[in-house]
Amino acid sequence: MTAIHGVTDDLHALVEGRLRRVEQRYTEGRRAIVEALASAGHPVNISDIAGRLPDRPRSSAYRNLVDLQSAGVVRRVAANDEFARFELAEDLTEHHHHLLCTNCGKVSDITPSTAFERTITEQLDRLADAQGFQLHSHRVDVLGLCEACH
Amino acid sequence: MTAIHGVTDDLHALVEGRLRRVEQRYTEGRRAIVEALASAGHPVNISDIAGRLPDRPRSSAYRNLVDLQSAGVVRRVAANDEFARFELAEDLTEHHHHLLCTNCGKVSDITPSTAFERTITEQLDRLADAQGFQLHSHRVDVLGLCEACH
DNA sequence: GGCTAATATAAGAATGAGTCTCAGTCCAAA
DNA sequence: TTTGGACTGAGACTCATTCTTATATTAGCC
Repeated sequence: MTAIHGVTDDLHALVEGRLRRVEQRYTEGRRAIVEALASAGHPVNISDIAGRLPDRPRSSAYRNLVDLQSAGVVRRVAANDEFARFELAEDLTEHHHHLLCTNCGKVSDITPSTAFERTITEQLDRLADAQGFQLHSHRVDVLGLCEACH
Repeated sequence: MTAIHGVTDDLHALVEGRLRRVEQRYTEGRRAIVEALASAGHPVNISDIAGRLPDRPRSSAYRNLVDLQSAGVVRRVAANDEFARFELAEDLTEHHHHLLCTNCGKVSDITPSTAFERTITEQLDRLADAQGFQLHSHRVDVLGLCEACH
């Protein structure tokens, strides 16, 4: 995996493949959104995206985001406010969790150690099992104040 | 703490005290919402609340929820969909996390062991610190399918 | 009891994020 | 070069949530 943050040809090739798998094209608009998400390096809301792509209508951005989600390229992130955020799918970047600033709403990434992940996964497996819940994934959010807000 | 799930006089007394602290009254409408949240036993969205309180307008429910939040009685929970959920504040119930069904949207509670919480807190403290982030709290969500959906 | 000021309410209008529609454009394959 | 499906911009639309306003309730005081 060479594409972590920043836009590489590898990333675009991967995205194109995933879109093709569901018979979708990798158009300019979709490419622009993938680049916006990759260069942001953290989950962004629709205003951020619109700001980065001022010449593209929001309705197209929303539509593209939905398409990219169905293709497994983009993930919708629920923050602590009412606004949806979007980021590249974890298997295009890496497994991570989020810091949510309760003051300005900023969302940034944290990457936990594998030991931490192992502990968490085992424990959650057990808890979910006890309630007949079929676990697919988990998310961990840290709430507090980002560097700029304290 | 005697009020875990289910509506007790203790709970109402606590809520009344918190409202009084911010110069708000514990009216019938607010009491009805507290009872709805307590008897649900898991985070509910506004439709659930409206269903449980069919004679009260939604605008009042929303207003009451805001007031109860400022009084520290209610917490807003972000699920994985677009709809806000509400539950009683953790210090009126107990520290817990959530199972989110990605099919029907149902949110239920899980209570982790104290050992699990200690591990998580330590690890997150370290990660947040490394980014100059001031940690206040954390949340852990398990995504998957609830018993009814698989 | 009745008075008053502050607080709360119902009803519905307004707001705004997100979705849908539609008419037209682009693209790939034959 | 035609045809069908995918895609787009523009704007109307939906619906959760918030705001407004006029009325009702309450606590405290006489």
